[in-house]
Amino acid sequence: MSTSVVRAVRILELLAHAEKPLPLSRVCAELEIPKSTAHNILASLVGEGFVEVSESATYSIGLKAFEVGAAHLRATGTVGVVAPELARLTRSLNITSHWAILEGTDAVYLCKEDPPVRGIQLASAIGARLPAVITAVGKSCLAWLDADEVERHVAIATGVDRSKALADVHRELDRVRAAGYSTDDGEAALGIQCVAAPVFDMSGPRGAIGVSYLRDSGASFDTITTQVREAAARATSLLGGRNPR
Amino acid sequence: MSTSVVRAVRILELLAHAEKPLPLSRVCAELEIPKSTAHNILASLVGEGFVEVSESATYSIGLKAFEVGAAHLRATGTVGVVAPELARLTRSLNITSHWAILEGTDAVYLCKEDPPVRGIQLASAIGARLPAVITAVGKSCLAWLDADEVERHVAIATGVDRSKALADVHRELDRVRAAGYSTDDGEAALGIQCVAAPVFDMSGPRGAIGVSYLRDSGASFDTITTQVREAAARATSLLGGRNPR
DNA sequence: AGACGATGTTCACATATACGAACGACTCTC
DNA sequence: GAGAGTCGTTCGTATATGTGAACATCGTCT
Repeated sequence: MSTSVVRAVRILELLAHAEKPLPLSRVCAELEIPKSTAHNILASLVGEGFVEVSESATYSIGLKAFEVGAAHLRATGTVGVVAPELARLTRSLNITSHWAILEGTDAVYLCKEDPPVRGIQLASAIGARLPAVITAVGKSCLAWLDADEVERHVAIATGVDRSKALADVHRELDRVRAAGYSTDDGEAALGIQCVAAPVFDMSGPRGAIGVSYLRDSGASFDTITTQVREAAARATSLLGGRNPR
Repeated sequence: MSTSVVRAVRILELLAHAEKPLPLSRVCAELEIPKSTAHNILASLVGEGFVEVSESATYSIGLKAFEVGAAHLRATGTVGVVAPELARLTRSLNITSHWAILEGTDAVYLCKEDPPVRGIQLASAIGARLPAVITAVGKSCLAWLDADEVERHVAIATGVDRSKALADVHRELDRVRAAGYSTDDGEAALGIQCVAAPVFDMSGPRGAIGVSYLRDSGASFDTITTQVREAAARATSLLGGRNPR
């Protein structure tokens, strides 16, 4: 398999997850690529606009990469029906709402709607990737998977202490299925609570809609869960899906 | 320069701009790449999650590409101050607002806020790329460039009939500078009007904030231009920038 | 049904690419 | 101010990769 292509996308991932622009040496060190090779690949990526290079020779993700990535959302028409529901939720509750899907053992955030208050940026950023088992949206996704699949997810995610964790997770996922919503009480980010409910289309689960808010955020828990469940149900219905329970 | 890397990203761009998933043959035809080579590269991209392949062997942009692309927005901290302004605009006027920057001869849409009405999806999608001279956001960007740079943009964008078009464009950009906002009356998409105003940070222009709406959309033109200009001015001020005029 | 056409996949060879080393630029330290 | 260390860049060659042709597979048409 073409190593240079793999390396190129690995470089893109590295630059994406980095907080700030990275120098060539860092890229080489992290990915164990010889200097000259990394230099060549980066030159190509810069030439195509997928990577931007500052005057001090540090590299960051370029505009073309953004354009290409955005196409993924457009491709799955789902966002067109989910986004308006997020808009309603955020306007009604005045808290951040988002839509995430399950990928591997992680929840990936695809869409976000923030209330128009400047200041606190909540953890869930678009394109962010968090372990599914510690997020409300992740739990809502996991709850509708087969038991053995859940086991696989948890095994990979938690590492050693799996037997106890697995029982806990199963018990929580049972609750999620029964209640129709999942919660995250500060597991992903301290002091931030989340509530999420699953979305389905005709071919099965399509991620989950959720909200994030600070503990003392006004709206009652009942109001929040009700509205989140309603939003997810509306999206599901518009997508031609059906909640199996 | 490493051709395989360049080809890989060209493939990503092709898949991104395609309406639906593309078969291998189409990719080869469009980019003039031999079958086996394209196959190899695509296999690598699929393996890394940057491309998804359906059971019918058609390729589309993958989730990893989305994650990477999203990082571009996070990197430029600008979005954190622009997004709340979009949220306010859309809530106040109940129309779509967006933020775009100039790239080459095009305006690229980075951020969008839709009112919570399902149905009409306006033309400006996130990651979309439109010729700068036919969009309101593009004009607001062009208006603050040097005259010769504008000339270059227009020359490339319009092709042959440049002398007359150039005079028109310069006259319009003069109006934009004087008024502090730009408009698009159905040039980019039929029946859709746009109003935009430029945003600046300490190092210069940082794109433009704009709104899109159908002609019969309620709010008065004055209200719209005023609020768009105020939003852009607030963003500029928060970014530590200054409108040169 | 059979054959044709189009498409995706595999394989061995020519070639473009990855690599190590040497070079040059820059910064920090003493 | 000199030296050493770090970093980015260049260059020539061994090697991994791109390539075309052959093979396999599916769908379509007569």
